[in-house]
Amino acid sequence: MTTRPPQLTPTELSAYFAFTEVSSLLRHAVEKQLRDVGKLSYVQFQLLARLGDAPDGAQRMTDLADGVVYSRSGLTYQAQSLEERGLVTRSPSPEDERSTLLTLTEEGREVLAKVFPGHIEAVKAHLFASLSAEDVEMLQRVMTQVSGHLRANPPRSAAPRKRSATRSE
Amino acid sequence: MTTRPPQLTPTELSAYFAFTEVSSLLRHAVEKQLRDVGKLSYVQFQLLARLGDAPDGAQRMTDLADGVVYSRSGLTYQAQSLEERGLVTRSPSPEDERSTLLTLTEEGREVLAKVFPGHIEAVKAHLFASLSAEDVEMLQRVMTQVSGHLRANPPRSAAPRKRSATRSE
DNA sequence: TATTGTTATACTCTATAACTATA
DNA sequence: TATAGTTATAGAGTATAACAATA
Repeated sequence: MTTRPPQLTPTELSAYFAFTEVSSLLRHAVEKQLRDVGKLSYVQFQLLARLGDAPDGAQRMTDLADGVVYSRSGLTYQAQSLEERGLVTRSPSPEDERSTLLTLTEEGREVLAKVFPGHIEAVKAHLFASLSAEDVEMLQRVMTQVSGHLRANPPRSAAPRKRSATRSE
Repeated sequence: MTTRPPQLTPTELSAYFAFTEVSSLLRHAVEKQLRDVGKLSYVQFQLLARLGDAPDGAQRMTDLADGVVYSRSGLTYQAQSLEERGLVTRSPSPEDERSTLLTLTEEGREVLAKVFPGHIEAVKAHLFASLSAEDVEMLQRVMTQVSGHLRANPPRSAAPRKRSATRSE
């Protein structure tokens, strides 16, 4: 047997292209809004937003890294940057001296609050503006389905591992 | 009247979160696959793919920049990089001496071909694996609707310009 | 004068590896 | 020994502004 090339149906292809285009435009718009209004990168916004949702406005570095898919060092970098701006504080966890607790400051909350309205408007304008309530519901259902599936079955890699012909290094 | 905060319905919020999560995971997976298999960044892949679709495997810098949302200099940077790797050539346009024509080389086509199967598998695994044919159709319809709307009504910015109260600088 | 593209430059972000400290 | 986080460092990518060449 030869290498069978995987295929997408025309509908899948069309869905993929449109999906990619929308997500790219949405992302761009959101990033611009965050930078213009709050001088925040998207990642920084995500970090602040997570802290804002957390019980005491605090989370451990590791837990944040898990959520935002970052390397430890990358998170340290952002945490430093946010701390210098006074949006978060870093303190050792009382429970585990190894851990660092990132805590949202009052100023951090203000920036978050300042940025939120425009964020939502960007989402509306780029995602929901042209959709009916039924469309939104379907989108919600389908995307929730996909995200649930991804959480349950995280694809290990793009290509299912072959005979070990492709060693990663 | 006070500043009315824009809102998302619970369904919209859920749809937005799931959409963001999926697009982020998909993007990550695709980027990893492109880098592992073809040593290409996502942007570079987009550029090659566009050239691959173009009539003679060639496009003007400006047209590429328009499509990939880049600054001119950023495109120059990528074009140089791709040229050094022998995946594209740069030549002045015969029609307009100001323009530079980017042309896909044979090697560029090979890289594109080498990368494609895994790319498609990543899309299947991260977007379509858990969806029924009907789901895919709905997704296609909804996303096409959104992208069409965005093309027709490109939102100027996140927030619709107010009375000019918020000057950008 | 307007357009096309390049260069110089500076900055942000990300990742790897080596390291320290605590469990 | 394993885990949490930091540091040093290097590299990719992006944007702005000044510039040169052509239309």
